[in-house]
Amino acid sequence: MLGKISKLYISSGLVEGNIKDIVYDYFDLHRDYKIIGQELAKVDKHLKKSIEYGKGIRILNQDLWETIISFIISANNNIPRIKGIIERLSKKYGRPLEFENKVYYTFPTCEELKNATVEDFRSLGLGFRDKRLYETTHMVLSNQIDINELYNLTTNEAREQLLKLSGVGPKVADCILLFSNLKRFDVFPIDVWVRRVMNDLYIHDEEEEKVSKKQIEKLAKEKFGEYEGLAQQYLFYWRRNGA
DNA sequence: CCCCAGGTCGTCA
DNA sequence: TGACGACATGGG
Repeated sequence: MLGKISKLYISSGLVEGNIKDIVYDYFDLHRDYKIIGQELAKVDKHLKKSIEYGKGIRILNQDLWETIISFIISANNNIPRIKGIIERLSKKYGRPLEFENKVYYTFPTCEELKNATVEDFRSLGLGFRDKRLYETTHMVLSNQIDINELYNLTTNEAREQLLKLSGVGPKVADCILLFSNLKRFDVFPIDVWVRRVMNDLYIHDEEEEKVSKKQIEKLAKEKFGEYEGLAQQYLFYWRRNGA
């Protein structure tokens, strides 16, 4: 509930740059979620309720490469296992950092993954995602796709590029666009929870699984407009963790 | 032993 | 385009 906090104390190890700037950027503290929330709340009572429930939510400015890999790993997977895989990946290929007598590991860069084989990834428990991770790593290393160029593209152009990466389909691409520091709010990632809440609230189809993605996307764009991505987060969080 | 998990990929109408 | 099974792994 960051929204309630008026003072935030941060204890940090060695960082490059101004720690306050870094924290402000990472937690997206420059953006006024209150104002945006007030606008979104006007859409209808459902969204209003979900916004109240999710008070304090921030969409983090996460590193683009880390977000790409993390969401490739997320495919058909569960959160505890995703966490475990990322931890093992970082411990094996990342850089150790000591802070208050504890050792942490940075998320590996694509250069740090250069010599890892498909089998190496398999042994970390990636399952069938091993090949996807390997291929995407080398597509980026070989500059087949310049992920730093994505910042200069429109949302649809950036999505088109992301879809070329192995293991990146429509859902993962939209998650990358929204949850990385690409920070595009004009996307609406659809998973089972989002499909569920959208059907419950607006579509009321007997067979929820049959509701097309296209229909949900169109509806979201019409209702929530340029901040549909934020609306998605409130609705997702509310349906997943709330009533 | 079965089912599922923050989907994607390849294949076949 | 759209539908459908396969794909590793671990927990319930």
